[in-house]
Amino acid sequence: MQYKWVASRLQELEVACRENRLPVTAQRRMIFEELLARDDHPTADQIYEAVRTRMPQLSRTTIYRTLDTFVELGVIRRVAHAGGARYDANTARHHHLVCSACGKMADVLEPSLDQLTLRKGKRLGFRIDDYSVHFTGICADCQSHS
Amino acid sequence: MQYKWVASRLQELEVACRENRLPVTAQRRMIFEELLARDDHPTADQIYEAVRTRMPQLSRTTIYRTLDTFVELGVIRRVAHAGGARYDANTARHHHLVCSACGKMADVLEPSLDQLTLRKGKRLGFRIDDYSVHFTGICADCQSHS
DNA sequence: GTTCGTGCAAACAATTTGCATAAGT
DNA sequence: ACTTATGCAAATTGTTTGCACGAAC
Repeated sequence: MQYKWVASRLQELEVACRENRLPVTAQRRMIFEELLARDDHPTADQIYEAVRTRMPQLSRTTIYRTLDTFVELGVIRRVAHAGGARYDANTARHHHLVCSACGKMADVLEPSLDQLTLRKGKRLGFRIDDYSVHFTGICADCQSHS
Repeated sequence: MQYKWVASRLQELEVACRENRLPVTAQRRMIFEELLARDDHPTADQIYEAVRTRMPQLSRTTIYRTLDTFVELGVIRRVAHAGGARYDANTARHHHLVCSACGKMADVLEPSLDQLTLRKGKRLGFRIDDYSVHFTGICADCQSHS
């Protein structure tokens, strides 16, 4: 089940690459798999450290370029975070909890938040593509360690 | 009216400084005024460029340290943005429109979004302090320049 | 007078770029 | 074969730190 989901997401990547005439390289596959395997919204560097163990010659440069490419292709998202860019393989609408002490970020699935709308008069001419609710607070770990 | 508001916010800064035994310096006042005067959620560097015209000897270091201090004091907020930290003098609950092309950020005042709640079961042990809705899309300028 | 802030220069970290080589189609 | 990606090193940008001097309380 998780297995099938990973396979289908990988296929999604291959299709997106082929449609844009981009080669499906080992690095791309590996970076994408790493992102699929985790839900902690890693930084570019965290992905680098993780993937490097399996592919030691891999360079940081490739991580940065590949993540940009994936965002362009729409197969992952770059998510705004006070401490720098984070990446998320979950492209469906969802929301986030962010710990203001340690920066930890967790997903929130809350369907009641998935249909919010902004009145036209408030849009300032923006063409809105998506939205997400950022809850900020202190995570369980940081509450106990204080 | 705007004038009164600026005055009262400046007073808020002075009170916060005194309560924490921090001197109210000319730089602090000037950086705070600059932030009060704009609603475009500038980066540290944008504030530096703006304030520097009136106070040429001011250093970047001071900007960074002062902004950190203000966030600590709770008189401004650091807001998450894909392209790095942004600062906002508006500490009341409000929401944002973000242009994914140019990074522009604008405030959204939409009272209907100010009372959202997250069910306890979804909170993962976080103590939630606040939240804000991030709408992402393409701003009017970027739509026309394409 | 004492404490804390500020400016400078240097350190550091994160991200980007140019170019030769390697891999995917 | 052709095109695009990759790795390396260097450049660039954003941010932090140590220290001597100056300003606010």
